[in-house]
Amino acid sequence: MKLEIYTKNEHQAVQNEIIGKIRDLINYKNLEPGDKLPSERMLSEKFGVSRSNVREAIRKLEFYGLVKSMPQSGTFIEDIGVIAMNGIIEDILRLEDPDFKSLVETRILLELKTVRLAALRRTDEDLMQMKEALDAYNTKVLNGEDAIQEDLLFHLAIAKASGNSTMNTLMLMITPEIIMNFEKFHVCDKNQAMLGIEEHTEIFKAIENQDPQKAKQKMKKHFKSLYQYCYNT
Amino acid sequence: MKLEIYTKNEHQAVQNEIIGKIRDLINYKNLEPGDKLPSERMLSEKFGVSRSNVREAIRKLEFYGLVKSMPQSGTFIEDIGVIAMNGIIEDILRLEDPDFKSLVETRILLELKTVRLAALRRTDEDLMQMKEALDAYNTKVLNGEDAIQEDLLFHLAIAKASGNSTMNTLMLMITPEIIMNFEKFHVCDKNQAMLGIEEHTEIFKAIENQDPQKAKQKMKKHFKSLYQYCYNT
DNA sequence: CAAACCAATTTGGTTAACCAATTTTAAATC
DNA sequence: GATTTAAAATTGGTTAACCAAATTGGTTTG
Repeated sequence: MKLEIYTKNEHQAVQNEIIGKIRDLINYKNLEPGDKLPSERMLSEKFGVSRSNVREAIRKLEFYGLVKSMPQSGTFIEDIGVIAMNGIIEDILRLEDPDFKSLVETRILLELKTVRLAALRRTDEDLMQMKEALDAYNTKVLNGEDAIQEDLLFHLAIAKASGNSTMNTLMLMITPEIIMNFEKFHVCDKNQAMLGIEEHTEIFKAIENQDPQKAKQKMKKHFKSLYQYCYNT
Repeated sequence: MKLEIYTKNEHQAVQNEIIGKIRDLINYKNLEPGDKLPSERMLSEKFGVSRSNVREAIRKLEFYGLVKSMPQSGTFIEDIGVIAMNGIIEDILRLEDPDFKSLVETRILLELKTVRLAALRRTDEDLMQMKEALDAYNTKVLNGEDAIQEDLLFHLAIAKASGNSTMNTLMLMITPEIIMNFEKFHVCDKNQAMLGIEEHTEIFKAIENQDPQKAKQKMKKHFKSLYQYCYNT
């Protein structure tokens, strides 16, 4: 149960195979929402795999909200219907690993929204935490140190202030990968970092002043100079 | 390691506690990117919990891209730096469960983007699969049957055609919860479903004609009538 | 005949033992 | 003394045994 940005391992293949078999079983036995899946032991025997493999597959299905395990009771099919169940499992099995381009594309989309929501909904505590992240970034940059981490933490603080827990989760999921790629390719040197101070401050002030339009505009500008510089397009 | 939309269980609390302890350990021992975490056995003993609990906690950290387990070797800290590690773990531990409103808000944001990208990037095969989903929806509606599942599968087909694997993943993650809430509150009755046929067709044609602007406009219209109707605002 | 009770079974969760690959250590060799 | 080699210890992964809660079926009881 994961974004699976990272590894394309053997383990993964086995798990997907089991998920496919569970789907087949649901169809073959005409299991409907609310019905109970066979026990983990039975499934592991039927599929000829270990019970822990079955458990992990079920965990993944649980992550996607397709089933729900109840202790000492069983695993039950969630109320989304057979059609959707099949379609979604099909999609999950065919999902390809996110590439960096799709990550950046998604990050920009999410952040242009979270910054707007943050301007509308930020509490005083949100503001304080953002200021803290901002100061940490500035200090590092002015000391001539690398500040990619502090940079992203400022952006995460904005996501938190957006008051949208789903977007916050999604941002958390893609941020480590973003950081790793940034550090790998050595994007964003000193000049860019100095510019970042200015742009971050502009964004912060727009959020502080609860001006969603300006906040979005400044974030857009931030991304534009950032990615224009990084990929010199 | 999950969106945790569903359960707020005891299990979850234990897991978060372990994650917090691992973070403390990283800080206390000054572990840096590339360093190896103590073995699962050692951690389970040190924390006084079962090894499987430790494994699941590590899995969650692995999901968020913070560590990486290597078979017969150890679990290693990913290259994102101590600062980011602490900030992100902190955020993960404080994450609140997504509410329905934040899900819908995120869905709209994602879909207004995926529909645009789909119009730009869709292959002929994408088009075929969308047509298939569209037909399935139409058939059900014209038969007077409930078609929420087919509805969402059409939208997922668009996400797939967007060519952005990250957004596709995110859409898959939130869709089951959307379906469940829709069915629970009985949103979208017959009239709405009939209107859906027309609107879906408009969206499909815009994607077919590779007109991103129109595609987005039609999707916006679709959401507007959908949510205006459902929540009679 | 229905309701209450109880023991046997089934369940997901937990623990402990085991495995094979890897890493480390030290002995052997030149 | 440096290099090679082999054996011992360590590791995440796997398997099997065990646990307590929950379900189930039959029996008893009012």
